[in-house]
Amino acid sequence: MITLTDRQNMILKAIVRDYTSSGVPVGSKALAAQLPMHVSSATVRNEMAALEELGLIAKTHSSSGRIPSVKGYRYYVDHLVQPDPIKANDIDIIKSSLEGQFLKIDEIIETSAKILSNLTSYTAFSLKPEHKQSRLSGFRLVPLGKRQVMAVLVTDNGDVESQTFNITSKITGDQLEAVVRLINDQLVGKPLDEVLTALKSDIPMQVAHYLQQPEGFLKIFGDVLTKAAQERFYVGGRLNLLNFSDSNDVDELKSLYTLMDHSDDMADVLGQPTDHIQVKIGSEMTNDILKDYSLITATYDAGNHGTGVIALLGPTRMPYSRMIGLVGAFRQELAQRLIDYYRYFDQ
Amino acid sequence: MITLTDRQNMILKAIVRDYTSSGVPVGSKALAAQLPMHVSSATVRNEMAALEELGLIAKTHSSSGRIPSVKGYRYYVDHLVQPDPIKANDIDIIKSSLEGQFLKIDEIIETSAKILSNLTSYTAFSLKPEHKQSRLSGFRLVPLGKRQVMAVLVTDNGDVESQTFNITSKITGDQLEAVVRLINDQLVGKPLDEVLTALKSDIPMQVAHYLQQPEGFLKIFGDVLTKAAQERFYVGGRLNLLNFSDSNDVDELKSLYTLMDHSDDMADVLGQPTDHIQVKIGSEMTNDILKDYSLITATYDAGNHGTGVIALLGPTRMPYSRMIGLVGAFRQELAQRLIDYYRYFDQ
DNA sequence: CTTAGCACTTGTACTATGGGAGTGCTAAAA
DNA sequence: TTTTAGCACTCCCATAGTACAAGTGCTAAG
Repeated sequence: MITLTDRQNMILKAIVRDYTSSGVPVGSKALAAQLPMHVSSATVRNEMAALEELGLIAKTHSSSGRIPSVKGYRYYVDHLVQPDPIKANDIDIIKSSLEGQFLKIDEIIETSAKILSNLTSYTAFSLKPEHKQSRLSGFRLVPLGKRQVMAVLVTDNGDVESQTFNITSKITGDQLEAVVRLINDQLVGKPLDEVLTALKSDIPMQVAHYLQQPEGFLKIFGDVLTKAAQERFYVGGRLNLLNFSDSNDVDELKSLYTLMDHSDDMADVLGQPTDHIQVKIGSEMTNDILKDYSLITATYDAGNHGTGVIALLGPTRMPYSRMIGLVGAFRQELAQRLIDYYRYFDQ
Repeated sequence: MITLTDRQNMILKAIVRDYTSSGVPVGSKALAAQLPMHVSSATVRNEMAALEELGLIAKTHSSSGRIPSVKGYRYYVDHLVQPDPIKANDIDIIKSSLEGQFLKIDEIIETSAKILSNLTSYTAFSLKPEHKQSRLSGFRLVPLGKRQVMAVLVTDNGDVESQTFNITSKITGDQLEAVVRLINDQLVGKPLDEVLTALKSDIPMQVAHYLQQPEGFLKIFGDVLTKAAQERFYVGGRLNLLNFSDSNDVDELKSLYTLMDHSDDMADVLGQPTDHIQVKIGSEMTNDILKDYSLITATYDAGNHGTGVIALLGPTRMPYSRMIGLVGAFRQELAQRLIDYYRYFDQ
């Protein structure tokens, strides 16, 4: 456990603030000038040497100013940062963007990611509120004319997944109905992952009683099921990555985008945030690709409809006070909005 | 109409080939060495001066080698290029990627864009075969438990669009059924754009007979309808743009990506290709953003199921002979695959 | 413990400098 | 008339050198 003197705290804080806003290593002279008490640059230099010794700041070359290290950011975020109060203007934007009469909760969550990315010029993620584990609450096949059928799967928290497919003429409506009844009798009420394992073991045999070639149907059912089982998240401002990845390394950018498209990996990155607001800095994240980025995650509470997550991905060198303030305000607005939403639709 | 001597043709061809493969302006000496007949560099210089006079090639600075101009590429593509015969390896990749047992035609079209982008390291587009104008062939509302309803719209060429929404408790099943019947009675068989205009004029009044607050329903119906009316195209290898846009201009990249996400603008760019294979070079395209890019579009024939489009977007400086060869081979493979597909499902 | 002073280090911006690649032009050769 | 050798000239580019600004660590005095 690191403990610093008051003056050291002030210096570290000033370094982080300066560097995150200017991007240039900060030197002792500039630092001395902006500190509230009167100290000489030499004194500041001594303190800086101490902070460097502790691993909180670092030099880019032997005679450069200092930049915060990951450890330094960590200490700053844990002990020093005061979230900026949100600008009245920003709160207006949030409120007005959320207030439209959305018909689906997914739309609210999706626009959330967009607003957040617009306000910050970073990349934002949003996950809708979710009970731990959703269960299958219904499956049906809707015939759509000659040979087309739509498979629709509903879960107990209202998620709907669907997919259309063509059937060969050999299959009759009766057969399909029998299969649907089978699925519903056996699997409704079960958690989705159990359904998935059932689909790999005994279900195929049973389906084979009714269909000669069950593979096609089983593939569709499996597809829809995995789609529903996946945690769906929305991404806003993907293109903003181009702004703040100062490296011109194309490959790095590519792997970042690929990462964002893999919901499994991304769920991994977001983790399961327990706190209200959580900050992960650079190498603290498991994924190596993100070593120059920081992630602010926050949960938001949707009453008895569970807890969702919003997240913000930006450069390690980000103005944490502003961003934390913004995310904090946003999660409250969103929670409020969802309560309204559910009040309306729960009747 | 420009006419060149044989030797000038050879020189222009060599310049394009050299420059597209190396990216470096080509000089008279290197050129003289590789021409089949014996000429001195001085002669080549004279010829180059003539080609420059005609606007077919240009210098990057007063004493540099030459690069082809847009006009030069145009001439090359129109008169000189010989499509490369496709590599046996590539044709294997195409065949095997297309041969899986797809259940929906969209999957074939989507993978097409992927294969094409993989083979070329460029960005590829694919549009599915389409009759000029699709018509509404059915609309229905499928109840999914308590308050959720799924709106499903089917067109006469088999496209399906759906969307779920929540209804307030005030609406009864009977009311919904009446609305569905209304829609089907009045609008089935009409082209989608007529349906859209109807939706803006007399339909709302009629729907109001059955629902107190028709706005929600009308929005959903409109959404699903516009989704169906839009030409859907697939994009493969979006990230490849990062490779070959040598400019580090982030804004340019952003507008490119934004362009690709707007299906209207993109349909504009793709145009309505009439030829089998068509090449648009740099500033020949209407859209200014694409001035450093070239687009190869090709139609593919799906028998009596209409004609689709595939396209390839790469840098102006691309190896046209290889790309044209590849696109040509691909469109044939795809057409063949679709004939198989339809034979199977049309029964 | 703080500070002034100073020698030292490093990045950056600017300025030669020379070589290489390529051109256009001229005059002679084919 | 066409081709070619020769040559002066232009421009890019990589390299080295220089000066300067910003900043550091250390020492010795306050």
